[in-house]
Amino acid sequence: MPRVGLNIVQIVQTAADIADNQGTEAVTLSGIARELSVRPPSLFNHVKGLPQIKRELSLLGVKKLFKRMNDATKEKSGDEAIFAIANAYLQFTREHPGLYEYTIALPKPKDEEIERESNKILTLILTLFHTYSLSEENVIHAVRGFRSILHGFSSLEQKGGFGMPIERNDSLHYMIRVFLTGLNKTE
Amino acid sequence: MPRVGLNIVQIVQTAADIADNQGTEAVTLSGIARELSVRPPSLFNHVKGLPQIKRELSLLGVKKLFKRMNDATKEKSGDEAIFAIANAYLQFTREHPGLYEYTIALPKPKDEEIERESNKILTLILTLFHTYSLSEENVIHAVRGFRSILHGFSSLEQKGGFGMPIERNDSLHYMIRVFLTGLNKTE
DNA sequence: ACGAAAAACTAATACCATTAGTTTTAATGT
DNA sequence: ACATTAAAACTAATGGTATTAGTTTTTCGT
Repeated sequence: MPRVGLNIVQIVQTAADIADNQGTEAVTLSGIARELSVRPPSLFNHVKGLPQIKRELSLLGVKKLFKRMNDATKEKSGDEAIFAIANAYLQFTREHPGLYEYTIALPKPKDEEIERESNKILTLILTLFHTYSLSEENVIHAVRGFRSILHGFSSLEQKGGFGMPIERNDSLHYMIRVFLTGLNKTE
Repeated sequence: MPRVGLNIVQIVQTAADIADNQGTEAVTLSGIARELSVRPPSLFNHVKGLPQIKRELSLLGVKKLFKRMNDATKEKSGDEAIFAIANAYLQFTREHPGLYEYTIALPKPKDEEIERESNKILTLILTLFHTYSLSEENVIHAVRGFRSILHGFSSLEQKGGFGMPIERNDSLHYMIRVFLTGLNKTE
């Protein structure tokens, strides 16, 4: 019935924008409040505190990332699906570098809801690698390898770790091609 | 001539211990001062401030990591050297999770000295991959791939990203074996 | 034993997150 | 239209952080 003001969605969206544009270090209650033309304590009417905002950022990030990856694999399979999902992953990490960090740095007592969303990503990748003829155990190893490549590449790219004047997208595609080739020829 | 007290080495070592044992978030001047039984402003007699301490942590981390990697490859070549360097890398990230984070998150105007040390790691890996018969450009791609695997695996492992009950070391060795096999069979 | 250089200190400023308590606002029912 | 009232937003205060300025203390070397 009463007065309507801010809501948690606006707050989290503002926090996400700050994370993407100024880095996760800049995600502060006072920064968010400034952006929303409000005093910091006002935010407590809608969220418990900064830890909850970070938890929401992790959830939002994992959800968005899953959607991108899932959409990318629609109507595709095999190598084509793998490359498509990798491209979607990189597109996400480049558009949302801040949010992406929160999808990796998850809240420390495990959060049930985030864990579920996170598992959807894992299951999606798992499905893709089941079409390769690998043992049960090697499928897990392969998925971990693929995730390591995606995250390692994204993370190093974000931190400016690739200095040589060679197209980074070519590197990504090369390493995935090498990995897939190796999968077929190994064991 | 005058009074001798703390020095920058003790301060940085204390900061490194805190980073490894309590996480990089816990690296604060007040925490370091507490550990050294001193008041926070006293630290300013030896360091410019927290940013310099973080810069020193990055430098220390990159130097230690290079030493581990370099030692591991002594008298080795080919696949053997690759596996040895990967094991050394993982040993470092597991022993020094905090310091390792600082080797990835480097200070933001590039630091000349850190850049030099960092390049020593790059050159070391580059040398290893030169023994495989790859084009100039593909060597770069391969090095980026190897670094992505190492960093991605380490980072995901640290964040608790590998939940399945499968030995993680086996996964690391499998993905490297797959990658090396692919290198030989690709192009 | 003493002087000087530098260590360590106290005090103060300026952020930050958070809590408690007060005031303001506006959606709703009459 | 307007009074009710729930909740939004506010101010004030507390305690944590980094940092600067200025003072006191210590101890190395003569």
